[in-house]
Order: sequence, then structure tokens, then C-alpha cells
Amino acid sequence: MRTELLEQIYTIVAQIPPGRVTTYGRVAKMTEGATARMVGSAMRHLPDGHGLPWHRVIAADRKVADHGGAARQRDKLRAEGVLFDANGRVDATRLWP
DNA sequence: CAGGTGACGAAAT
DNA sequence: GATTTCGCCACCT
Repeated sequence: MRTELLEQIYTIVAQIPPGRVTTYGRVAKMTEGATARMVGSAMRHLPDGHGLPWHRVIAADRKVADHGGAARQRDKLRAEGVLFDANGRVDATRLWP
């Protein structure tokens, strides 16, 4: 059921190690049936203080997705040691399988 | 019920 | 490489 997919999404995101990142599409494929859009939507509806490392989920082009908290997301990532190149892209080696 | 939308992604132009 | 198009699917009008 839907909540099952949602649970899977939350679980997977929670598994991303600090200083590492993954993409919406990757998370979607790890679940069974979810799409990248659903993952993004799930992140958008997260309440405050959920404890989920939502900032470690980025777009497939390795740039921070464009949304209201993009700036904050970048700060959090940078605070974890994730470096961005001049194009605002994250190092490919930081990708979490 | 029909249509628009969006923290996406891949392919085409 | 920047833009556009299309596929995707839960949700809201």
C-alpha cells in the first residue's frame, strides 16, 4: 500500500550516511514502485523535527533541487563536509549507492 | 470526473 | 550545455 512505499522512502533516506548523498531517482528505485516525484513530494511534506536527513537527497544531476529550502539544504550539506564545485554540483564520489 | 501541479528524470532538440 | 517534451503518479481544485 502507499504508506508502505512512504515507509520505505523514509527508511532509505534515514540510511544515508553523514557526508554522503543520493538522488531522488536512486531512492525511488530502491523502493518497489515509487517514482522520483513521490520521493520529492514525501520530502516536501516532512514536518519539522522528524530527524530525517532530507538534505542528503539531491537531484540526478548532482545539484540541489530547486525549492524553498535549497539554500538551507546546501548549508547543511556543506556543514557535513560535502563540497560543491563551481557549478554547484556535489562530488560524484559522495554519492551513496 | 477532468485538469493542473510538483524537492524528478531521461531523452530529444 | 541550455531548453523543451514527455513519462511518471499522488494530490488538490
